Amino acid sequence: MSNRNELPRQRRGSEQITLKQVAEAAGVSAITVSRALNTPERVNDTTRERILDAVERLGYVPNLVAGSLASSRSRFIAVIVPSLANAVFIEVIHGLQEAFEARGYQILLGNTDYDLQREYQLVRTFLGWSCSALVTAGLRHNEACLGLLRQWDKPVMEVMELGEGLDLNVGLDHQHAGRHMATHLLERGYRSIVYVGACMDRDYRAAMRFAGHREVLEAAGLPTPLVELARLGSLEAGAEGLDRALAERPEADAVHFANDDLAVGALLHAQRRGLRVPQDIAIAGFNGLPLGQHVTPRLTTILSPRATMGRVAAKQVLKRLDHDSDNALDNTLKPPCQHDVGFTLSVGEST
Amino acid sequence: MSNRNELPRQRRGSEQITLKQVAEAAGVSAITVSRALNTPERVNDTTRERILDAVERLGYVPNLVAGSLASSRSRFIAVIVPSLANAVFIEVIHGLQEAFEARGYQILLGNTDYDLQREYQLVRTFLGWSCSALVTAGLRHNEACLGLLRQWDKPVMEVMELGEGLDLNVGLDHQHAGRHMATHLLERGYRSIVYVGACMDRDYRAAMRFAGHREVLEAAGLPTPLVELARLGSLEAGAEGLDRALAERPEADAVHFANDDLAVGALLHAQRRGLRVPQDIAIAGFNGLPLGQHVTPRLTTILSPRATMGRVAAKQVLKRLDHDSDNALDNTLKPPCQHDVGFTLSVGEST
DNA sequence: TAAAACGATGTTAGCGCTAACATTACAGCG
DNA sequence: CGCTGTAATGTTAGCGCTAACATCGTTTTA
Repeated sequence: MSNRNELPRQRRGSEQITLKQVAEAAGVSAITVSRALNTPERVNDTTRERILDAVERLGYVPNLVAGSLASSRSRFIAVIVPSLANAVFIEVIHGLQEAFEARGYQILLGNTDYDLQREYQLVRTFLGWSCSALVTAGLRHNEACLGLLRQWDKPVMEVMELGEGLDLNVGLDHQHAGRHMATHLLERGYRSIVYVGACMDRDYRAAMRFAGHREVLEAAGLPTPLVELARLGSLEAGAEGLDRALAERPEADAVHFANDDLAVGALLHAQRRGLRVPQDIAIAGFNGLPLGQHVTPRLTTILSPRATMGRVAAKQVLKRLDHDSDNALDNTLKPPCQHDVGFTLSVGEST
Repeated sequence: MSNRNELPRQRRGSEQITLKQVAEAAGVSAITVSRALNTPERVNDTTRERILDAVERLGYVPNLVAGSLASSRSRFIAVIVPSLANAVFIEVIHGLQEAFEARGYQILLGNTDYDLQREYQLVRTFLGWSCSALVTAGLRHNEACLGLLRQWDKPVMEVMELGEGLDLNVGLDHQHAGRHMATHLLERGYRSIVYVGACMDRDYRAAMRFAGHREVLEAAGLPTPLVELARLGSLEAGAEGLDRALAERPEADAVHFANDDLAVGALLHAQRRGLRVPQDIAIAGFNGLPLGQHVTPRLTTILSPRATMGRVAAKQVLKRLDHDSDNALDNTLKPPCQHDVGFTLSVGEST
């Protein structure tokens, strides 16, 4: 026998102050309170004051989960990066965070550890949170992930590298950067140049830079020796990279590192080994971390505008979001848009 | 006249696959699908397979917002830090993120920019998301924020520093660290020691280290000159700090910097200025950033176990969460618990 | 062997909020 | 003076999920 017509079932009492209680306290209906908080301009000034007063008095904290369910949108921006150990991504996150938080969006941060399957999992979770947009590092995703993102109707931003993306794209051309640095090294007169990368199967942007580097050297009829390290960029790894490069190519006169962490590690290590930079060996990096600009000799590197990349990406996403909410039902084309933030060669004394 | 008995109102069709559709496809009720996904062990193996199959086929992505509303808990962990520009917080976040993501929790990241009012806002927002726990840097909060956190019934973890906290606390004793380094400098024979900090009104942990430093020098009957920089830690600021310290105290034989960024910036700058470290001027830092261990001379600093701090904090929080879900209604004491992660003096050649 | 326990699944009623539509009051206007 | 417009507020019905309780067949226990 069921217990119908008895007292209602009890749910775990969440004893939280709700909109309804605020509404009662202010002598209005719930929806008016909702409006007073979300679209204040649509509520009479004196009513709004009364409501805000009640909010304050009762210590009301809006339940954003309920709000999101009802409106089927949260103010979340999903941000997916391949690593938190790398300063580059941190700076991009920083740029994003600044711009999004200023507009009242929350960052939902995910770290794939350079694993595309993990990226897929994160995307699934984030879509489940009705994010307003998703920002992810890179243009490579697995099929499952692409499937999810393609059928999703909110902005998707791919940052870091430039190319054919799903939707929005802000980044730089890594192959070009590789070519640029290789050209610089040739111009400086170096002829035996080793490239040192780390985990380039996963850090494929480093591999793209190597491709550019190789292009230039091959065009000049030079060999393109490559040293690949088993651990990701760090000062320690850079020291190891230098040792291995010189062991495998004793005649090397320059080493082109995949990033500044490696390059600075190598530079400091060279000094400990008593090698003169650049007379005995020239060293070049990529990224333009502040660190590289403070060692002696100053590191020759390529400056990537990381925080700018984050800010620009955020701006583009916000523009799209604003536009979308203006003409809500417009299903017109949203042309994939690409933005090249470029890079700058910074010549130090290390080459 | 109302339009009762007409067709139901239309809501913006979210056209998303829902639990219900999966349930129909699998020939079970919605709750069984819910259980198959959330507590698989409570569903018969063959039923579960049928359900997972339907999930796959339909490309169902669970609506986590709805789930959270119904269960009044999300799998969010709110993490609040005062800065993203500082590697220290990044490493703590990294430690937290590793441990929490492994257990299926999502990090919700907030940055206060050292502003307690901003912290209050973030806490409000995060509580609105029914976070499972909140991790914040430091023990200082404003009254409004304390009020919210005190009446909140989920774990609150305060990291970075040690002391009387709200609930859980993992960190180290900064004043002690300051004393420790000052003692080291005295033992080394330095007698004119300048402390250089940055924005110490906001970075009050640096101020606590200074307090410890001062304690020791005063006990030794020495003056305690202080240089305070207007911008937060960076290599550039460190260079400026050294210049100012030497300008104001030409007789200085050692400079104790509030952190490694400053100290390394100063060290590299000293070399550019032709000063010998430590003969002309000794330099000490705090934090043990990898960078400091790779310059020549190696920086004397205090190693703080940052990633460990994150991991330990996460572990404690997870323990509490597991415990709470076991005996749900137990309102027994949850004693504020304190965990000292300690620190290590790392003596380089810079002192 | 009846009673209690258990395992698997279903039914019902919300969680707290907001979209969509309804109502009211009053202004502007020919 | 009726018409249309608009500003302010209210009513209703979910959003998609899960907690609490119910049901039922199968075991286990006293």
